[in-house]
Amino acid sequence: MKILVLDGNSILNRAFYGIKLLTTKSGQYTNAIYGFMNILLKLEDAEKPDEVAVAFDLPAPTFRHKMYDGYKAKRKGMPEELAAQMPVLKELLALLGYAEVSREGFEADDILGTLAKAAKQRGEACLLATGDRDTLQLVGDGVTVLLTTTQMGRGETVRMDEAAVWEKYGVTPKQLIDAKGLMGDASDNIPGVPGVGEKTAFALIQQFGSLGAVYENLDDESIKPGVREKLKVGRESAEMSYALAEIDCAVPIDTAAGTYKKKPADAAGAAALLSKLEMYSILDRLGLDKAPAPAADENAPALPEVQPKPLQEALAGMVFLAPAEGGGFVVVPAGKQEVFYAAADDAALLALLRDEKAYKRVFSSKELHKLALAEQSGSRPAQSVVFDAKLAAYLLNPAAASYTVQRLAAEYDTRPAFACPAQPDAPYLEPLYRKLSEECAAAGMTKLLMEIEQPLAEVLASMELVGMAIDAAGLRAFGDELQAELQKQLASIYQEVGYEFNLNSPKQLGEALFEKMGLPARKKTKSGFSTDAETLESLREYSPVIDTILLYRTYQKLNSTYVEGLLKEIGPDGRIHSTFNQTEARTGRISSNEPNLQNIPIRTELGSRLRRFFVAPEGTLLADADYSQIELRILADISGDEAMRAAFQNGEDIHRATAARVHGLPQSMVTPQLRASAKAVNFGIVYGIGAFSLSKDIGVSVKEADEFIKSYLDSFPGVKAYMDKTVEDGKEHGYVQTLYGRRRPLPELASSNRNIQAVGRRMAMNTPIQGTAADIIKLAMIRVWRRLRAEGLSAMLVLQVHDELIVQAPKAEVPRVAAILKEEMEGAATLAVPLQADVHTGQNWLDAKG
DNA sequence: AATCTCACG
DNA sequence: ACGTACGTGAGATTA
Repeated sequence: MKILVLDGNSILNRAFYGIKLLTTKSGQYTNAIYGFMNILLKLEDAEKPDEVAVAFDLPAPTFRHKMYDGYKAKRKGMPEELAAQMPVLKELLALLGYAEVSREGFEADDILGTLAKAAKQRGEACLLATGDRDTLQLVGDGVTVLLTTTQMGRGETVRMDEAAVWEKYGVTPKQLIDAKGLMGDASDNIPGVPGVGEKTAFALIQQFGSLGAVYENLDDESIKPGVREKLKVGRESAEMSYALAEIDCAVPIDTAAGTYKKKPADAAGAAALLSKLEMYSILDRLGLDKAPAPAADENAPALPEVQPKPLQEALAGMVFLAPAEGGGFVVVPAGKQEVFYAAADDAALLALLRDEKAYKRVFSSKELHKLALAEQSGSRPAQSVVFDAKLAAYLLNPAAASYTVQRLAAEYDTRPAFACPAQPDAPYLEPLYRKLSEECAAAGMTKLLMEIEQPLAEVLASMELVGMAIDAAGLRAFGDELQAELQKQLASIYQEVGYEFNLNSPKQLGEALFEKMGLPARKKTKSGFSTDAETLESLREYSPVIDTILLYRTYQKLNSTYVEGLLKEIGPDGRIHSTFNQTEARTGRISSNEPNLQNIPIRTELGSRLRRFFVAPEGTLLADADYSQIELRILADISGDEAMRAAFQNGEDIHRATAARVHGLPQSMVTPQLRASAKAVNFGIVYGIGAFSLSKDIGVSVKEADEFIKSYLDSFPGVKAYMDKTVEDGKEHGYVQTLYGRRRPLPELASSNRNIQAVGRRMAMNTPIQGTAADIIKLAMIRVWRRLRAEGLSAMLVLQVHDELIVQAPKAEVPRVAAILKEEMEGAATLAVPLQADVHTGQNWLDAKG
């Protein structure tokens, strides 16, 4: 038999401080609960105990604090964000069948001591999990302490048995109490002997064996006179401290064998609570993920069970669709207790998609658009997709890690009218979609959904299908060049360093540079020396090898990520078909993956050569259009800053105009350096600026950077007012929004942690700008895509890179396509300042950048 | 699975 | 006293 006892308070505390603050949509803090559960599950998994008890402090009631909750909230050092998680954790533990143990007037570690003693007496093993080193005194005779630490969300457990304590402290576990009697413990208000610290205390206990023995041998000549005097004076305090430090192992609790066996969990209740807490990974681990949302009351009649049928006949009217279990799709007619199933290549499904009399509410329309568009039928099935629940869920909470019918059904407390064991999502579709639709309307985001996100899904589907043509042979040759160069660099680096190692390992590189070569280490990471480019730059003066290493890094990145990575993704049609994610970025941007085509190098000459291999096939050209300064133009609009507006309205160079205004110079007097730092400040402003980072960016002191920011904000008072207002709004509503009503919740603004709050403020300043830019380019994509179709052109939109659109067009269409791009992008929104898009064309992506 | 590094807007 | 700009995705190493 083996019992595991957790110090609930200690572990919850560690988890709270070790993991960044997390909240659910509704504002419930969850980081400590999350960390606690991770530790608990990990321990159970690793140790397989027969019994588990979770101990909590329970202070004796006093007249002053009649209610425990009142006391708890005020308890020193326990912030509100943590206190609020305690009762929820206890509820969760109870639902999962864990025994909670507490006793008025005793702390959790006393309970640990009591249960450890009982286990010892029975000759059974006992594991004590805590973050508190005081508990180490209990170690021995089958009692092991598992010290938990949570750093950066990552839990580690150190196993402390008698040998480990001996190795670490040089004393036995019991002697830790004696040592503490001497040295005290500030955090526990244990005084100890004034003037005796850790070093002296351990030395004395090691020499004499116990506190009593130290006092019996006070006259021993090995004790220095100064110490002897302090010991004499502090004798009473030492004895009292010993008593305080000793854990009480006689708490009146049930210690009989088998008392803390796990009870059966209330699976439905636990699943519901975990869903509410949005802890899907825990749900997963406990295997509760698939549990259907519970039928709320037991006495409700059992739901009728429905079997899925193959989709055959046409289904006019309102239908609900979603991806099916095991591929394909399920189709549920509105208001009916019927479920149909269709494989993705099923003709009946395509007929349904094409049928404009069937109004489709779907979950993730992009996949359906791809099916329909791939058919080349020329019809526009998209027009009858009236609602996409996944996109709605994303708009309502863009921070979710993923969107599935099951999770959303639990989160939005959806009640099905029937059950369908073979297709468990099916019964939830109709009620869930209705609920999401209502929530969207309530949040004022229906128009955003209907007029931007949903139409965009079809555009993205089309872009994924079309893909981008690649010159595979050219790319391969480029890779060969890189590899040859890499070989040379590697040889030269090994030569210089004096031995061979894995240069791709930051750890081994750090050892080589900072230990073997003895270069000064500047920055550290969690696990060792930092070797990032910035650090290496600063070391260039010490050795020529640094430059070679920097070059090696550049080449290695180009070769592995881009040459090899892209070659792997070329399809049989010679094109790369990236996936565009519409529900990933919290600001409303789209992202691209497998491969990511939104981060192809451009900033260096060598890197930009990669873009030459993104080509237009024979007879076609690429037209590349990018917005000029769209984020600053949006800032000029939403801040209403007169000076910034005027600069754009007059078609001025915004960075030059900024420098002139901030320094009180005519624009003709602005030097390239002044313009460059103004540009950096403009970027910083968009991101929510800090003096430290700006100073690094433009190479001035923090003080100068700070002054620069101040004079910037003086020069553009409208911008200053906007920054203040958006943060205020964010605090008041709990979210910020874009020009088109897209929302981003910002729980960070309510944090009691200054750093987290500062991050929240920057997000509040940046998100409306970045998000509005995302809205506008999405609109532009829809307009361009529709115009190309409407005008019967065969030109195809192939890529979006945040402020840039790329179209592949037959040569004959190029002039018209260029005009359409410019017109539709500039006309996508009407702001207080004009939008400007510049179009270039070329045989490949690099040339088309102009 | 987490960490480090680095590519883009 | 401390940490340090917003938003992404991917490859290699290490635990």
